[in-house]
Amino acid sequence: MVLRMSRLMLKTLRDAPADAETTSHKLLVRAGYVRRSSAGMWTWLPLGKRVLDNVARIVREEMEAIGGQEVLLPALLPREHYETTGRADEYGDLLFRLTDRKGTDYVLGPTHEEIFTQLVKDQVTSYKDLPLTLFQIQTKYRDEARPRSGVLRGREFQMKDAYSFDTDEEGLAASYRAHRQAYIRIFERLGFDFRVVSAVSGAMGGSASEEFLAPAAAGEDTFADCPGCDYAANTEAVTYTARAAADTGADAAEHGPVEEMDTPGTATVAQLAARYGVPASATLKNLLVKVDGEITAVGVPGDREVDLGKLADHLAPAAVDIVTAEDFAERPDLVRGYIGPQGLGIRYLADPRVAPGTAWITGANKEGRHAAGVVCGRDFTVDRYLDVVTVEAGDPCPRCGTGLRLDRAIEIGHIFQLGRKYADAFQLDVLGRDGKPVRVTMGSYGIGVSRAVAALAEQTADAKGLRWPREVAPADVHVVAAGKAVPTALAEDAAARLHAAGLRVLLDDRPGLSPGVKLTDADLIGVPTLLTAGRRAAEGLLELTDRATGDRADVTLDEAVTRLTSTGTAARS
RNA sequence: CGGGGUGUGGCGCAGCUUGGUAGCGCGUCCGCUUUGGGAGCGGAAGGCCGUCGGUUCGAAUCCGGCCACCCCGACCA
Repeated sequence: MVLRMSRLMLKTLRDAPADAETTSHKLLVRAGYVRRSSAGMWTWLPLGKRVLDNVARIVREEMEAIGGQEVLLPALLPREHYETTGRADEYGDLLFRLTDRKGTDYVLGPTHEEIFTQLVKDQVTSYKDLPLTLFQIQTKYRDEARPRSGVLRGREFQMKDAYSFDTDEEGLAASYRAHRQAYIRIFERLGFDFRVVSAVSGAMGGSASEEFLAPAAAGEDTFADCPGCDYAANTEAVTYTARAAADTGADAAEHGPVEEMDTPGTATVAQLAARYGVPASATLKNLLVKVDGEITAVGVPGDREVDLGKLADHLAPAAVDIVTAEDFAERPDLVRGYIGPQGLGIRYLADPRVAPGTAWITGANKEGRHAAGVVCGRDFTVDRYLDVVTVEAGDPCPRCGTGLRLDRAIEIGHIFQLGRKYADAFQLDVLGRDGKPVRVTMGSYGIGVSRAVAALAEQTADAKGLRWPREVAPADVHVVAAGKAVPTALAEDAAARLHAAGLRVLLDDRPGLSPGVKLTDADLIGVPTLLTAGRRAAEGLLELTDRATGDRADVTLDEAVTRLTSTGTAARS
């Protein structure tokens, strides 16, 4: 049917709410697509619901195209499922927890690996039933410490989550590839500018993992992009190879002896570099951490920051904590601000840049003293090299060596080869060809459906408002009655004809509003094509405007119908 | 969780310093006029000023507690 704005629950706002920061947040609220209900919880208004449904429809179509079967699981789940895999603790405060009248503990599902694993365990018993891909489009709950940017990061959100089940690695790899291709088709159809990048799997567990990122200034992720080749990765996943370190060609024999000197009041890298008149990169910074309670030093060049997330990933499942003042009090041999690796009686981890043969200015392990010419391999040894440094723009690409670029992006999809983490936790086996049980191997594949709406808004909006790609727009054409009787009659005719031709029509038939108001609202709402009946309505002419490009043309109604139905959008209802 | 900030009609804001019972713009409703880029005139509705307590003859305003929300960071997919 024709969506009549005279009947539509829609109130556009001239001013964005004061707390809105990002483009998508401001525009989606101003244009009447969403409305905040409480912190991180959003109401989808009629126009917004249409866009959300369009995104979900495209996701569903492409998932079905690779053989995915849609199901719907509860969002409210017994907590014990998440305790079996340890994720109740891993997620911690991120889980919404509640209790029923009998005292049973529940959670609102943040993601559903556990429950799908259980489902398949109940339903599938033979290798003949595999491979299998199940998916759902459902509301997820995560009690984010800080929801932000409107619908981009809510505490309740729509997500498509899919899970693949295979009997062997080749099958998992094939399922993963199929999803990867499906995701590319989905994001292309949605109209995204996106990149597929290497990622780390984090709390999900498993091995191979890639993220689908939509570059946008409002993005919360930083990813590294190589201008020299097609390498791209989440900054957490960028590796710094020893190959680059070896290029220093340093030789211990070229260095003189260690020279200590008094350097009172130089507990920071900046002070130390200034004292010696060298760049911070010539100093060696030694950070102390506790690895499962054992105090361990991590050495990195003074101009670098340790990425504790990377460190924790390398050392997992060991727990990594920052050392406290009490720890220093217990270990007088560790002199805060003056730590050096030479003669230090604790485990020493280091970034590959601290390569054998390189010389450093570092702490002398005595209050107020530093040492220069401390050579790696001669004066101290590294127990283990780990890539733990925060990536910076200009760092070498691990594939081709070109300086990396860093960009902001929104994560819109993430695919994982989980392997057997969840299958092991729930003993998910099927009978194999030989009659013996085979442990199933899984993949997990997510798309943030509601987030995709906001991310698209971020990428496509202009100063006037939203500009939806055709497939997700709330309508194919926005017909505006810009005037009194004659233009209104023509607009009504146009809406009826376009609707009969199979197009989704939004008709601005609101009485008494000036054309200026209607046209400004049309730009804000962002339907891809605008058809205005106004000045030249008496001649039977309408104005056809492309919202994205601004191109305009005066056309007759017949021409308008022809042009609009030839854009390939008429197939949908 | 650490730091900063804000709570006054649907939205944006003023009033608070110097206490006297709430105001502006947009929006909404009625009437008349107007109709190609957020129109004009006239009339009207709508707020126990986040909440609890204190000070005071009197609190939106001063004091204290609590709550909510937002921003930066930490965390997270």
